Amino acid sequence: MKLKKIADLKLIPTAPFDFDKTFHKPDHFTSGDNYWEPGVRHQTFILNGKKLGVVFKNVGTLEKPCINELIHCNTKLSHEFILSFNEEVKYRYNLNFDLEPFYKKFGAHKLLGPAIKRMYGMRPGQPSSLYEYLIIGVVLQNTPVGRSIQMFKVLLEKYGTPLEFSSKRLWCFWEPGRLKGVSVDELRALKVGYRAKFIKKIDDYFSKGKINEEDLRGVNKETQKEELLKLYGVGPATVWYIMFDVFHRWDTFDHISPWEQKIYSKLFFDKDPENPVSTEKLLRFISGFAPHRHLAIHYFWEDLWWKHKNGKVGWLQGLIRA
DNA sequence: CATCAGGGCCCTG
DNA sequence: CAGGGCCCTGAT
Repeated sequence: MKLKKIADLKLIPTAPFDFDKTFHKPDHFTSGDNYWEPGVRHQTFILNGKKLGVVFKNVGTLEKPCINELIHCNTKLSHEFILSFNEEVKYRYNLNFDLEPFYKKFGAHKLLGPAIKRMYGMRPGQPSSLYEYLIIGVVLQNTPVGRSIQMFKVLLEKYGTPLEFSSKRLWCFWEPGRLKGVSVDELRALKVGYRAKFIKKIDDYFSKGKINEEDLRGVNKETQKEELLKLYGVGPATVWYIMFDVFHRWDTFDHISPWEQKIYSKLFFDKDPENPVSTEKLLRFISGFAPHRHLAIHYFWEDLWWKHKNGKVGWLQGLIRA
């Protein structure tokens, strides 16, 4: 599907703002739906049935941030639609985030301070809706990353739509309900294994209106967790990702998965990943970052992955199994 | 060749 | 609450 440029806009994030560290997270595995190079992010979106190809360009500085946003579509878009899309972009990438209280409290912290310095101006951010994130969460489960990438790619290319815009060809996610006529066996044939049932049920749950992202954003964190755990195939690890990335619970941190346990052990206690510190002890340590627990971990984590991307973290390689 | 664990979760006892 | 089973793959 070929798209044409519909809108050329400016977005002004709060300062300080680091474009690349916000729009590119080296540990996020999704591919095929986005393209990043320094200063530019291409990203597909689907919102209210409109398939969009969006280019974000950095045209500002750390202290005077400005983003040029080019929206491409194959139909006209109303003014109201563009406004609501922009609200969604601001939400998903936290463009109005106030980093000041966090920096003030932890800028001089022995371990976190240096990470904050290196990642100065980064905020949490990711492009997916709750439905999309759940599908991503499911393909992440119990498998090496390489296979997650493979499963995601196959799903996207089977049920998504390729969009051509700004001389790129990127896949756009499908909408909830798309899998209504698709059988579990058909999904299994895509080699997603036992996750086929999870994916099918999640799609079904959404298309029946049993869960609504907008409503869930407005309720307390206990209810959010409860509602997520009702979904077949969603457990504590998947909920942990979603509470932060989708519901922006910056302080919620009550679960550590085994592979993360190894990494935190090395990072915080310089312990051999094969002989890791107990999760209880790690959680106690992390609670020292209240009221910004997960945000603090995000800073450590992304700092580590950016270093790794630049080839400076040997011990991490063995733990990733890409 | 066989075996095993990997960025979990469900179900059973 | 502990532990087995689950899809598939690549490493050993």
